[in-house]
Amino acid sequence: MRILIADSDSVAVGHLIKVLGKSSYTVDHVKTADEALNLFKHYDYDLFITELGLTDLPGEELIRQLRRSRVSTPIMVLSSRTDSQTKVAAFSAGADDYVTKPFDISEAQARIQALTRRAYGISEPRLRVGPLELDLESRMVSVNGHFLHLTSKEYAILELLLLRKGAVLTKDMFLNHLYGGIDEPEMKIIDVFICKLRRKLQRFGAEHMITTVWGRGYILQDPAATSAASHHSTTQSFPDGPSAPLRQAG
Amino acid sequence: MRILIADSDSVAVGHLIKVLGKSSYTVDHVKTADEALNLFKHYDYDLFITELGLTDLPGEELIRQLRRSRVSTPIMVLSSRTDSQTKVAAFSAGADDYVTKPFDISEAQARIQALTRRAYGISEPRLRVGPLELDLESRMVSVNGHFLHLTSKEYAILELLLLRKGAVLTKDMFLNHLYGGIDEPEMKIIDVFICKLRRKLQRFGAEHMITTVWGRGYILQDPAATSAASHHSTTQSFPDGPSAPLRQAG
DNA sequence: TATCAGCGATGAGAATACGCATAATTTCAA
DNA sequence: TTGAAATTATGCGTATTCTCATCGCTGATA
Repeated sequence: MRILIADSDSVAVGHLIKVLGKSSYTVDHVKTADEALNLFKHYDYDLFITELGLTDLPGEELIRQLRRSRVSTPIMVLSSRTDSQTKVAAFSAGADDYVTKPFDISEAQARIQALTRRAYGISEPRLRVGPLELDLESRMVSVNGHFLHLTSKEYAILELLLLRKGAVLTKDMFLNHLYGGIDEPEMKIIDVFICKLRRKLQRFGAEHMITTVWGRGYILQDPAATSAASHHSTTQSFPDGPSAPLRQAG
Repeated sequence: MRILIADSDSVAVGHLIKVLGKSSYTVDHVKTADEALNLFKHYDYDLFITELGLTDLPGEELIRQLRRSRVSTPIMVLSSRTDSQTKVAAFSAGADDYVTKPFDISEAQARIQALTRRAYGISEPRLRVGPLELDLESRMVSVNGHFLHLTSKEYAILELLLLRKGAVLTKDMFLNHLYGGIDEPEMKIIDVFICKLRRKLQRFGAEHMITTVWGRGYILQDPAATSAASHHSTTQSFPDGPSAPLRQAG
């Protein structure tokens, strides 16, 4: 599995390259669009990751050129811009995914896996936590083998939870993930969707997976995995000292 | 990892740039808001550090403009102003952190790391001292394998203690860490939280970890380790030499 | 040892965040 | 245009956390 990265900042992508290397990807790294185009003339890649702000050519122009010369390699854009205008431009130029900087390594990894999965098949394209399974590509979600029907917002929330499982996600993060910073509704909506998600998960026996971290946000965990570590009546994830357990809807 | 600094006083930031450069950050430095905006049009940065008193545009206006154009890069403000009004204005414009000049280099470094940490990925986000373990991302804390349920303020205090383990932390530092100089309550609150923390730690056998340094503040230590090595006390915080007593609540 | 400032502990009221039902609005297909 | 589904907004009861006042105690200093 071969990846080409075009990014002028070698330090930032250094870690990404390191991580990908460990996942048995072969990574080439260039700093200019020119070099990237050149390499594409001679080699095939399974994925192309690029920033938009390359010095010699606007990122979307590079993408357009690649697509014009019939390069079908999936393209992932790395950028600090979150405006939908830029995103749309990137997508319409031919990008397949768009990740905002600074990015979370494991989230990027998951997305990369989703984009490269086709080429060699066998790798795991799915995100799993306990009985929960989510397919990034087909956007299907199942719990204990039962497929759930989720609305787009519900899916988007669950996707972020899975992409960054084990991390506390603030409502801000959800808003940003769901709306990309444009026409954002009230924050209160997030807990409405969380509530609906919880109920749907519960229907098929996946309880206590989304935990509230009071004053911060929400976190996704496999209750079976975490309760093993702690014994007595402690709650799934934040067993309490004195008394009160973490509140879990249900 | 790429940082853009906008500051008209090149001497002041010169040192910072030097230090950051050694930490393998790539640093660009401009002196006007105009230049900064221009660079943001063409490049992606992982962090933007700016003073408020730029000549051509009020700092917060610059921040607002960046945010309006959907730049999601974390923004750290450097300013000599300490009034909460200015701070609030900066934050509401879209800043992520606020450091007052003159600043402590290592503190600035820590904050910068915190702001850019996410992109560095999986590099050991856990802090440990003796039986205590803290995960910065999931905000989970465990003692001897038992997970604790901490409130957000309790967690914030423990986090600072662990981030700077072995150093005496004054109540001022805690206040600053918890409230960032905005709407700070009475200082007395800190020892209320310390008290609650100690009790929760004690419940699972972690006693004597938070030690009172009378008249100065608190320090986190592994009691098992310190009994042998209680004389590395040359740190900035023990001007009294060997006689300085440490008291432990119980 | 007397004195005083700093610290530990507690509990109650205030402030805040959350869960969820429900209502209003938007979207979209027929 | 109409109706159903999805999305967004609102409101309220409740859970949780924060803050403060207070009191008794501890350690520093002379």
